[in-house]
Amino acid sequence: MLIHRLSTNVRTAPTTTAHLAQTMSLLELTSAELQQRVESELANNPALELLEENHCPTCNRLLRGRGPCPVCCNPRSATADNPLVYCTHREEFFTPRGSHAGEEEVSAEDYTAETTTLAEFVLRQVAAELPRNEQLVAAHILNSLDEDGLLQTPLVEIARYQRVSLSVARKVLSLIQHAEPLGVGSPSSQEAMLVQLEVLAESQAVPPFASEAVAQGMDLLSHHKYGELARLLGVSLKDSKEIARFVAQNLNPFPARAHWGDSAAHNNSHRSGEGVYYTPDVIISKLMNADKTTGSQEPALMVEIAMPYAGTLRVNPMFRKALQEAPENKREDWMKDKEQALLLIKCIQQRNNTLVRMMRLLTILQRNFILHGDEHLAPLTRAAIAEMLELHESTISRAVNDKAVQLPNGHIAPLAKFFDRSLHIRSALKLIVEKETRPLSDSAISKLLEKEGFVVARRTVAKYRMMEGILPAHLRRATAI
DNA sequence: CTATGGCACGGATT
DNA sequence: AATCCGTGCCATAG
Repeated sequence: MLIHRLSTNVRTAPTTTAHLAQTMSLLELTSAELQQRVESELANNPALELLEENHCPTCNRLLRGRGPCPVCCNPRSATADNPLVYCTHREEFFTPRGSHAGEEEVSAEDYTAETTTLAEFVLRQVAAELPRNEQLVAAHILNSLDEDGLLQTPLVEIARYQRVSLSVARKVLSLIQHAEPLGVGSPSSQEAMLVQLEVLAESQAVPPFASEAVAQGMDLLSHHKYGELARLLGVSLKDSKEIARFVAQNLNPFPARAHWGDSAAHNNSHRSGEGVYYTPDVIISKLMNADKTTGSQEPALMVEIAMPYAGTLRVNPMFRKALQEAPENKREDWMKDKEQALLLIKCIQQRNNTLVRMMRLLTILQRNFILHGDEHLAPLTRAAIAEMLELHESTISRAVNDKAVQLPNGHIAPLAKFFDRSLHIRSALKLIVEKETRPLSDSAISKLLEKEGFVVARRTVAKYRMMEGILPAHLRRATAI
């Protein structure tokens, strides 16, 4: 079927080994990183120029105005089992060239682009406001964080080691806690959530007594003992539940655990607000209209792959001309520049081509997941995709890793989620727990899952439960309605 | 005694 | 070759 057409698609074969190497390295870049790459190349290589005139990044056709290519992006061409996949430029996701807005605010791209560790990411935010010796304290704190972003080491110990007073250490810590992700470095989940509440309160309405609830009634809260909580705070049961809902939805007890895709309300605008660490590289949306044949039945999907620049990259014709009459001593360098520019252009095209092919296949295979949610994710390996596309598995890995995709429901998720082997089981598990009338033990859950066709060991249920942040049975409480 | 979490091993995946 | 993941075994808490 369609798969055949995919694999026999146009494939610009790599010509040189240099080409191959660069294609690979471009493929693993997120669109934000590609933007940096292209900008630096534009700045350093006189042969390369960015033409305002717009060619479609997918099919290379010359476009008249702005906006996506009318051919590649023709909604009519899409059907339920043939998604529309193309590359396009989306202003809102990229910072305009040249304007580096403020030094102190480290933008979301930097997190993915340059640093890999949480410690570095946070340190950058706070370093500017601290004198040298206090930077060391900050670094020490940040390096002592556990994987949830909480500080297990007593602060006194760090203060003593760094030979600063406890109050100074406290000051530094406070600064860290107020950096993104909010609450990092707190000694406990509880305190992290308090910080988050405090900051949240500045921009939006927070239910009264929420902080008291976190501060004093945390265990009541986590055990769903709303009645007792209400009594403790002196509020109505309804308010108590409202607080619980708010806390569950807006606060994150583990600051380091990036909350991909939950609470979709506030996605855009990378300025603080809430921790949105990633801008999507791929956007998938539903095409409701233009489906007269199948009626309202099955919406077609549209997949946009974000291109970081508008316009067309090409070798500057002036440069070409100049090269003809280049002085002897410069000629070789200029030739090199030209080659490199051509190479970059070609590689970007190939990158696009690969991404388009891969995304088309992925949206076909994971259609149900995209439209209907986690429990419909089909188990899939990168290797399988590689085989279908006749690419090396490492190519798929590179294309997938570190990229983010926005789903039709507005959630932003890592592209790697498409390859999660256990997500559907985990969400089945979540459903079971939600529906349970009485806390079920892990082995009981294991048996229930088996009835649904998922054979998982009891031990594994425990792990999934942890991943989903579900408490063990004896700490759970029947969710009364 | 039952339920759960820690450690570590082996096979699959990348 | 390195990493991730499911699982079994054992210690510990309730």
